Amino acid sequence: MLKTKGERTRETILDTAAALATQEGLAPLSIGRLAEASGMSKSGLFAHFGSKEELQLATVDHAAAMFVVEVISPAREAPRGLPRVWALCDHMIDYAERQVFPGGCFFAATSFEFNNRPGPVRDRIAEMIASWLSYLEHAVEQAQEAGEIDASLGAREIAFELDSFAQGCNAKFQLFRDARVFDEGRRAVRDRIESLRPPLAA
Amino acid sequence: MLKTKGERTRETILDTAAALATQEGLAPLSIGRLAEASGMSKSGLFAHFGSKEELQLATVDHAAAMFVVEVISPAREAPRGLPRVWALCDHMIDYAERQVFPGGCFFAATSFEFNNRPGPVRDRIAEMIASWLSYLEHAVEQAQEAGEIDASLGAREIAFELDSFAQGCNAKFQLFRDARVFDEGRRAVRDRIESLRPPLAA
DNA sequence: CAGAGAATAGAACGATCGTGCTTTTCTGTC
DNA sequence: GACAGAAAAGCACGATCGTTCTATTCTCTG
Repeated sequence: MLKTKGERTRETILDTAAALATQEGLAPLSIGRLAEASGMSKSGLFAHFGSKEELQLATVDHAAAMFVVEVISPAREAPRGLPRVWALCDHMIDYAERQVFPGGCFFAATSFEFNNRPGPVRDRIAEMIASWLSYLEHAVEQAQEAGEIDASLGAREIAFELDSFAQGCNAKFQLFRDARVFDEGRRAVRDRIESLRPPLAA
Repeated sequence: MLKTKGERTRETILDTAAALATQEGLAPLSIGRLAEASGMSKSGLFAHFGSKEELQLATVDHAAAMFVVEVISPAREAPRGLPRVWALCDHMIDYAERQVFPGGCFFAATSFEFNNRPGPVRDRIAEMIASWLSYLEHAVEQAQEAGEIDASLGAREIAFELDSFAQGCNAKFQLFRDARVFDEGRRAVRDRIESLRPPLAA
């Protein structure tokens, strides 16, 4: 549990900020709007961060921590190799489907927003996504080393494909609100993993 | 060629607007900012559209027309069936790689922005993406009917996978600026199409 | 080349933006 | 339970937002 009152309200603010950012955007999310949604005054809220950019950075960090809790950590409980690769993708899709953030994956939404806006916020978002991709790639490598996935195709390429499916169904759901896309995504991931099983050299 | 002066400047404005929208966003793109980038006065530019929403709608339509010219039309020259499926995906990736819009695919960028903002702008964007997906799906169907692609998997699912690869490399490039992702995307598309060839039942 | 109408510019509006400064209210410690 | 410091609110600022109204400049036709 959190010590001081300040830390507690800060956490509440960041919860609201991360949720609102996926719906209305992180950049256009104004201090006034966030204060209203948090039931605080503009200046009271502002004092917690000192600047809008600091608020954005804190929001990204908060969302990253949530992503770890919702996707990375649970997948770490699956055994190394193919099961963990599957678990990572499956939890990623679950996280989009359960709408942990009301506007879908936080990093999918904000990365498009900050793509072309150089600065620390963009860097922080890119860093987080890079670490997700490299973690997925690492899991694929382990599966290849265990002989569960064909090693003729690079782990990076495989991670790209699997992530594309997860991103694809998140994006498609946000646009068309048809929940079938999540199973479509899971099927695509499963089929692709299955097709990468090495020939049974008994 | 365009008749009146008004139509010509309007076109120039929309070119600038579509380009800026992929970099700075369509929603936060202000009239003043766009006027400055177009070398016009705020009110002079504004008079062409009457409201910001009309400007946004016109920008979406303009970008849609460009997408047709850059992606759909050239692919229509490929013969029906598998070659056209490939051409659609390849031109889509090309269009991202050539940076027809400086911030990558216009519809990838704006769809995330307007995902959760109900209104005519969101609807227009969703409509355009839906028509792209259905065109791609239709091309897959034709390839299936010609016996060039296995018909055991739905055309909708196949179109989803192929589009995900194209979207995936656009997004990854915008974030990391590593041009290798485009070939990665093309390889993923090609591999997937290849894997869908029906068993040679001679 | 004149005159009508389109195209653009200028100035101003109320609202909201991010941010500073000052004041009030609340929290946790002795 | 008083008191110091943290937390929150109030208020004001210059800037920019979308939009309106009016005035000026340009374009094309007769």
